[in-house]
Amino acid sequence: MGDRMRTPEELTELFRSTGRKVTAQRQCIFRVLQGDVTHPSAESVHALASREMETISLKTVYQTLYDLAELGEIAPLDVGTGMTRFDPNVDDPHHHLVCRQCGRVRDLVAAFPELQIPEGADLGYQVGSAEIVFRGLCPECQPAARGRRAPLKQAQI
Amino acid sequence: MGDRMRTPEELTELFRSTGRKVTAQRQCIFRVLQGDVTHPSAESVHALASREMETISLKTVYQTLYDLAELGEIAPLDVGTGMTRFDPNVDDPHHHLVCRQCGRVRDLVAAFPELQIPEGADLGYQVGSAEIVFRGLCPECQPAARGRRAPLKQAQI
DNA sequence: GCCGTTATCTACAATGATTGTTGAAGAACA
DNA sequence: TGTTCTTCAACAATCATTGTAGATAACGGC
Repeated sequence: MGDRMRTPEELTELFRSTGRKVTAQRQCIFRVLQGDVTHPSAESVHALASREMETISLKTVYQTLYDLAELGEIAPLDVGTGMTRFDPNVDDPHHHLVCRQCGRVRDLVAAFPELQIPEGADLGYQVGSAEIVFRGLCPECQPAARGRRAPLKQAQI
Repeated sequence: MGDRMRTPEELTELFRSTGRKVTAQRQCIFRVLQGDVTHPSAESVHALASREMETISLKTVYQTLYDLAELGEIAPLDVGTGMTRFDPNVDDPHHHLVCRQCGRVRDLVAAFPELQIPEGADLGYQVGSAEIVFRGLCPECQPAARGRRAPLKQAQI
């Protein structure tokens, strides 16, 4: 299903119908986000948007990203890379793969219903959700050994 | 086992044996960390240390925390609360419980060996580890209803 | 105990990501 | 087209964190 974001046209409609104004800057940002699967930071959205609109300000990008987040179209995400990433996939329940080397973030679309907290280990917390960050090396950052598919040692999780 | 940190005496010994000097500031920080299970930030370690040593600087706290991290005595941790937390438990494999409301962080000591990534979902990443952040309400932040133990709806993970 | 070497200290300035402010410019709608 | 209300760009400000520098203190040898 919601593999990718809504189209710029749908977002335009959504913005208007929620009393937000649709500007050239915003449409440019919609276009940039469209089809992006890299979980970009505000900074990198700004870099891409700047290629089309020289003068677009970083503040505008932040503003629009948080508008989209408010509307539930993207989700801010902190995976410990020093800046907030924005995840355009809000429909599928999923977790994240983060490259230790280059910081690349990808979705890992899978549910883990078997993830039960052992009796008494929850310390009284009323747990509502869990986010799993899998860390490793993305295909681009892996050493030359091409044949290998599995890690040398089973990860201890 | 390693439920809590080494004692200030042990850390003093460790610092000396690795060529680091042991100052009153550092011993003060060792004492503050001792027995702390709240995963404090540098800021809060500094606040506590300041009660004993008026003039201790935040820089010194950061410095010492990262020295301890280098020695493997504590682990820096980013759970999305805006600042780095420090986890004194580096021996038990464990994950984290984070309170949505107050940000309190506690250890959830459990391994999840059954957490297998479905075939093909890893997008070619060579996964080495996984960190799970369970989010919910800590006992102090839970609404009055005392009897209730489980969330109303099973969390979708 | 005293000295010299060398690490560490505090104070302060700088960074990087993000947010606040303000007057000017633009979108929506009559 | 004019009016109104939002959003814009260009700042300045914030927050956590890191860099710099000269003063100070710890440690090992005398």
